[in-house]
Amino acid sequence: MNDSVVEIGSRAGALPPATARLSDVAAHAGVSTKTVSRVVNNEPNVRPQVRERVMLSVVTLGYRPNAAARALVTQRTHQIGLITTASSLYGPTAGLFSLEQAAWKAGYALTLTTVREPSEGELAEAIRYLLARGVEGVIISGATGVLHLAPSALAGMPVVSTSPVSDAAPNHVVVDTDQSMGARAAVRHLYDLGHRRIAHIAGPLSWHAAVQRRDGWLRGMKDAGLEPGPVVEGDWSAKSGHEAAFSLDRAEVTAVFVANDHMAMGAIRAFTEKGIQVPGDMSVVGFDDVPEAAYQMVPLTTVRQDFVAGAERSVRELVQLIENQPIETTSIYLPTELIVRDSTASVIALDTA
Amino acid sequence: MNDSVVEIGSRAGALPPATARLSDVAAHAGVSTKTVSRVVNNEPNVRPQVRERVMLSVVTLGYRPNAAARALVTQRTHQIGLITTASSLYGPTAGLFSLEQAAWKAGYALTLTTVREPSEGELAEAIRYLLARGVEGVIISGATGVLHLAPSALAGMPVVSTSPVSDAAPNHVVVDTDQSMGARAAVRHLYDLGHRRIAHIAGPLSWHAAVQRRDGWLRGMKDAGLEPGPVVEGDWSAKSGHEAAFSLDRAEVTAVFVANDHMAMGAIRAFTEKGIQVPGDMSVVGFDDVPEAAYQMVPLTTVRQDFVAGAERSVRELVQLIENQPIETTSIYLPTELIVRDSTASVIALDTA
DNA sequence: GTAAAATGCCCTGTCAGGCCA
DNA sequence: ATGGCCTGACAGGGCATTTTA
Repeated sequence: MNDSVVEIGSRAGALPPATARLSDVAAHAGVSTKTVSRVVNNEPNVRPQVRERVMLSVVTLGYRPNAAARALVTQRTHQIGLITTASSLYGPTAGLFSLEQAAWKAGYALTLTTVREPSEGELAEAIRYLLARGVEGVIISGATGVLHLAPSALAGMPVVSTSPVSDAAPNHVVVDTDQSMGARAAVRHLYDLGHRRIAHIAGPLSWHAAVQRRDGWLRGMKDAGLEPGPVVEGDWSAKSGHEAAFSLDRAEVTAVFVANDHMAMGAIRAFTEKGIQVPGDMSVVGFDDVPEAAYQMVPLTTVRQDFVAGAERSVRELVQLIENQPIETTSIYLPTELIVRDSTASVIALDTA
Repeated sequence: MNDSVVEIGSRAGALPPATARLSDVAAHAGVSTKTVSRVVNNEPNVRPQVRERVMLSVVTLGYRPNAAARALVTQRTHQIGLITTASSLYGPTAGLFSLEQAAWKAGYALTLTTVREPSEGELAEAIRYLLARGVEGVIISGATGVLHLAPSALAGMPVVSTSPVSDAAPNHVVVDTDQSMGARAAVRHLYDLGHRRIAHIAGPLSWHAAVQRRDGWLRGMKDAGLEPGPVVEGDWSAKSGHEAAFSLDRAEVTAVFVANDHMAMGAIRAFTEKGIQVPGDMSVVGFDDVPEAAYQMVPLTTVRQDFVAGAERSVRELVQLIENQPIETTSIYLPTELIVRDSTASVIALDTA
């Protein structure tokens, strides 16, 4: 056993990974740590050959800067925190990966936090947790009614959220889908098909998005001069849509605007069970355009929202806030698109049936 | 404009929140920094009154320990990294939030990373990125065929994944659903209904899960003494299930085992378009049991997997690895459950039809 | 007085920036 | 123009010291 013996076996030498430090690289390259630092951080004033030599040492030793040490001295962590509700609903998750990728591109890492309910207490706890982790900004996504955030809890940290906050803080931008626009387009579409009695199956009204969609429906009805039909509240699940649809009477209603696709699926199933054909006897419009919406037994007419765009925009705004760049507006609403498929039909079809 | 002018407007005074440090608390409470440290970390040997006084100062000054400094000195970050494929497939996302909650409970934060494809290169990059962030372990989830991880890239870091790795590292545990068991149960169920010619719509075979399910189906067929029907490969999407089903001939096949629910939905839609009734003319079994599976027009018979349990187990194993506690096994396979609904029926029904 | 508990000093960990050679 | 040295960013560990029983 001497220095030149190569250890055999997978775990041999599995001591602490023995990460190389700046000083190790310096020693290896025969320069000062400062010079290595300059090379690593791409600063000027290093001769090309020296730079080359240092680079080589960096690779050889597998050096990577210690994030903690760097954060300590630069006072920057390049971490952003994401607070979201812990449910595998399509909406909240759809934008998640886009969020991460946008953050990565902008040079930030994403730390995830979940809350069961976006109550003031839970949010405050999540924020404290993220603050302790040193995040430089927070995105609050999915979920959430109007947020109640004690400004003190935020300690001035930038926030981007899909819902507005009660105490408007200066470092806050709202990025959301224009829910109201989507809902109104749905109503308009049904109106154009001749529907006059249009019900609504809402999401849980503790959610800002659910309220927005309901209000958009309400406003669409009013704009069309129609008396709003009944509203039934669900919880976003197919199951709740199924239950909600059972309480809707065919005699009173010819169409339903449903606040998301999964509830719409449940509703269509329920109508079928009751002997009501979709779209022959009843038109249904969903919201989200989940990937499988087009491939249902009755392909779903729905309102598409662009989660990817929303995620990218959120990160962009947050980074601007963090880096103190000027922002244009504090509320951004992204457009929706109505996707017409087979779950809606003209009332004519109904009267003939 | 001089120093004393207070800036007016939304961004005024958005200077660093001026977080209190340990020494500030110490000064405020009239003790040494070490004592404050003890109080903050709940260590013994501090008189109750002193502890109380320090706590008060902590609250008054809004002190929270600087994560970077703490990480630097303790050589612990309490961060774990998650590498997952960037797609909003149900599987990968379903366990995500459970993962975060389990990590939180164990005292770890979760940093998210996505790869487009689980290639060796992309994985290596993701790992370097996480390593640079100081994570203490990695969970590789969703996605992924057999992983090719250069052990050197890992630098001995603990890994838990849903897929096995090619170069088995000692610090590695596989936690996965017992895909094969699920597939065999599906075949068995179809067999018991009298089906003999059973096709398979597979997931993308670059995915380990897809291969496992196909192999399970294959083995189930063999065990039952049946000749395997055709296999068509999809990409997990409803769209691909729809396309795949079109290539299946009713004359050759009376049932299909589909590798996930969304493809199964697309397949059912396709059969319907071709005038093949489900389950009258064709039985379909899915996999996952997505929440809306029960509320399809044809409620889906499917194989349920417990993503929550998988997530919790993954975190548990990883933490054990990180904290150098003994682990029992290096491969853990969680059971599945066959959920029988309406998309499968006896072939008798078919023959009478 | 002694042992034990409580408290504090000093130094370390890693990297970047300022100053100086 | 380059490169070296020293310090600062913050919290925790080891041990020495003071207090208490």
